Amino acid sequence: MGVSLEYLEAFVTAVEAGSFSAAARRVGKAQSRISTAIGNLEIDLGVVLFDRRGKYPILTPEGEALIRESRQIIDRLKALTDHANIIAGGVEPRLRIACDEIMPPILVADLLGQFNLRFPATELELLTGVLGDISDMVVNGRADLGIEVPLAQPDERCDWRHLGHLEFIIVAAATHPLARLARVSQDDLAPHLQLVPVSRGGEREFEAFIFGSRVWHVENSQIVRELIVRGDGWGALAEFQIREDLEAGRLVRLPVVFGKSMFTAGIYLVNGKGVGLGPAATWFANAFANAFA
Amino acid sequence: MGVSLEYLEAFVTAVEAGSFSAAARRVGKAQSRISTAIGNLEIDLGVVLFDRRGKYPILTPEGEALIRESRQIIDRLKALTDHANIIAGGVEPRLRIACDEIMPPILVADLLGQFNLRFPATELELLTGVLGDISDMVVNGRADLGIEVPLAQPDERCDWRHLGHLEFIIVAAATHPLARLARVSQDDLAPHLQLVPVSRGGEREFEAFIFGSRVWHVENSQIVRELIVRGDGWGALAEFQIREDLEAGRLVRLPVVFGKSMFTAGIYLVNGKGVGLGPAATWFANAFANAFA
DNA sequence: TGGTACTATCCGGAAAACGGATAGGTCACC
DNA sequence: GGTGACCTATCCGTTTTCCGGATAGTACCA
Repeated sequence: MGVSLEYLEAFVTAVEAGSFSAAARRVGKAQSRISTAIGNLEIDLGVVLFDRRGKYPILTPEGEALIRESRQIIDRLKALTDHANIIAGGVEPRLRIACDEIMPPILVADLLGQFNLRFPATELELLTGVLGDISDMVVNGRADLGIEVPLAQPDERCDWRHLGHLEFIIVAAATHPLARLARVSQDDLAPHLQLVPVSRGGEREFEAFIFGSRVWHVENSQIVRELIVRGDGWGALAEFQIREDLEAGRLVRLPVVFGKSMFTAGIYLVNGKGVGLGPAATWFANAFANAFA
Repeated sequence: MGVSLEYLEAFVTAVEAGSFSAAARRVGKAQSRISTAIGNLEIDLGVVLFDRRGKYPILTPEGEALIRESRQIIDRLKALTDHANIIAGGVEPRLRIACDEIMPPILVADLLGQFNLRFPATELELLTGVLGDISDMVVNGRADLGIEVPLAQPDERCDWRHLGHLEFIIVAAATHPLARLARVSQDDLAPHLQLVPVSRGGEREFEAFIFGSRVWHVENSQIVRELIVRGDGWGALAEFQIREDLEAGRLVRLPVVFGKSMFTAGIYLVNGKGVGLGPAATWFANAFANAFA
């Protein structure tokens, strides 16, 4: 392993500066160092890199073929040290975010794109789930950060912070019998199939929301929506998720006559109890909150 | 610039070998060197890479985030030295091939793909032209190698080698008046527009082939084909180029009654006079010849 | 509680890195 | 054709780093 970074740096700098002397001045070293460095590199590679017959050295075709790879190695090293400095400055080297599936994918992707530019040294892992899955992953240590949309309060095993809220609407297909009623009571809902999302960990926190005599628990909220659109039952879905269905008349909002409070759900940031958030996690949480402000 | 390739290699090898001692054995160095190398790397990067509390060191999350970039730098260096060795062994660092546009693009792309695998250290430049353009580029020094399809003999200013031959067919559109004749003489062809390809350098070598009273010179052979398909005139086109047109009945072969020899054209490798061909150029020439064998 | 394998550190000799000086060459300009 | 500016290669003495070996301390297994 004769080839060293000093040699490669001398090579690249000499090409950019136009002469060995200029390269030496640029990096603040003696000219003899550049000359010997390039000479040694030529010996190690077994290739003559410069034509030195003239006043200024010019790359041989062989040197031309190797300069790009050399430059890339130098650039990569620069990136490595940059990332190391960022990490040394306290930015998380890895951030695992568990995000509720209910969150709009476009929003999440947009935030992640900004994150990528803002934190180039951080590896990101995005996990998804619904309801209690999020806080479960945080508690289990599989995620550092959770974006949770619980139906009541966020998980008490975690620290949490309110980020915003989502509107849930009780809907059925336009062809569903419930769609013909002018006012819908709990008794009206009861005889019909209710579709509710369920977390992988079980549906424990859903009891208060179940009015139907028959209930299907479905883990994937996209399939819940699909079933409701088909007219198989009714359910509560996030407003953004069914905006197009409402506009197209496929789904209709049911005019329920009981309390409204249950139709909004808070969005919470959850993280391990007593575990501080690093710069990347804090940025992500703030960006998420801003997106809902 | 504290970070050196020795350090990075020690880092990568230690991760792969599972311990500093195993890494030292693998690279044939003293264990103390790996230990100090990684210690120095940690100082230079400002990041603790390994958790050394146990018997075997394990990567910290910070180390995990940096190992991939480190490995890539080592791999790039390996590639650089490999390429340098290949070039030092006499393989051309750059090969500029001028290829006649008449050659089937699929064949050329296939050969270039094989070339890429076979000569990873060689930069390739592919130039195209027709007729005399090819040997012009070789003579001017803009190309090292030419694949030429001259109508008579290859350019006398170059060394050349026969590689194969192409069939040219005299055709017209099925709707063209000539398509109705049972036998076509030179006098039959004369009154109709003849379409011939022309080189950028001028059409000097085409006189013997011009039978038409009206001639269009078109530099792009695809456009020549298009004009003939549209029924604007007749011309000689390479068999592979119009195979589909013949099968579909868009074009018909004219039953000409004069000599056949003029319907085949030789494919020649041309290179600078007295300039030897390197391994990559030789391989390419042979591969080209095999494709036509 | 030994045995084995590991890491960190110290040590002395070898090797290199380093800046400066110098000889010799190229090129533009007069 | 001479001159001066600028370039490269090489030598030199000093300083720094590299390098393998030895040693002490630690973790894991039987």
